[in-house]
Amino acid sequence: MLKLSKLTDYATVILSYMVKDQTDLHAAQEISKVTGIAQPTVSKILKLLVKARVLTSIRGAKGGYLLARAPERITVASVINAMEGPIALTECSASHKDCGHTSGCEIQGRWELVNQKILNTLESVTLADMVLPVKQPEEVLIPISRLYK
Amino acid sequence: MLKLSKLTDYATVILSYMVKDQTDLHAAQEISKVTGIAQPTVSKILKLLVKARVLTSIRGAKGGYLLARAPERITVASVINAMEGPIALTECSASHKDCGHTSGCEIQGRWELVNQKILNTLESVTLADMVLPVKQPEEVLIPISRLYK
DNA sequence: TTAAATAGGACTAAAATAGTACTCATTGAA
DNA sequence: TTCAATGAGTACTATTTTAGTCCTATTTAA
Repeated sequence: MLKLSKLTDYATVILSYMVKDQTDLHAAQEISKVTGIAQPTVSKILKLLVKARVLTSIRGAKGGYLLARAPERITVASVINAMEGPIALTECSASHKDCGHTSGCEIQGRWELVNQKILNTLESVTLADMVLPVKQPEEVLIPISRLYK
Repeated sequence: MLKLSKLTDYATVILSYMVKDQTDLHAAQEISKVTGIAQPTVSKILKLLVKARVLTSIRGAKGGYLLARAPERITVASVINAMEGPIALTECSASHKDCGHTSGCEIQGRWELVNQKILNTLESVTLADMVLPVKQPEEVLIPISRLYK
């Protein structure tokens, strides 16, 4: 199904909430209450996002989390990367170590092509795009020729 | 990691072999020998591909499998779809039933946008592209601006 | 010093995936 | 007409991945 993990989905929910008041510091507990995601899970996600420098954290009492930069500069790719590791469709794309497909691996280079295209797509969409309230019509148009493929 | 399942990867290995002699009928056992993938697994994959009309099967002695159409007309999207079901990044994209993110679901519509873009990408690449022996240089170029995002 | 936070890691449970096995249906050829 | 080769369909088991929780340490404001 080529799907994102639940945690990545949660991450966007959390981030979109944080976009709304970017200047405020948000504690994990507060975010948990607002989003309805269990607090330990929220913490786990926030920690991963800090590690990937999508968020900045402030420790100690009255501490919390902040966006590390403007929403326009946080790509969907970086969020997915933070939660799930490198974006790679196949094992071979991620690393060539212990690649056992002796006879099949000729084709593997080709996944790189698809992988790169998807990566470009994910890097072209930012958090700011994700929270826009209205869809831009042109974005969802599909070339009619696709329907006959 | 946004990855494809192993079976999908195997499927492309199998299909790329079949592209090489498209007119020949290939038995599951033969394919297993050539690719090194265990025979029951090969059968499982072939059955799924037939069900999705990517392959055509001929039953009985001297039976086997054939590509259902020219490699140019078999998209990567259709292969992924055959192996993993509908391409949808989030549960919500796949179906809106039992969507529990009451407060978070405003953002969910936005995944549709990303999802559609990825779908377009996967539909623009065919099996024929996957087996091309040489990389087209322009395909792997990245706009330099990406590096500073 | 204490309370409220984050950091980091370990652990458990649940879900998805991979892989196997078994039985039935079809077909070509002896 | 029977047998052997082959695909169809389904159910099951094992493995791996993911989700979710918990515990302990560290930091900092009051």
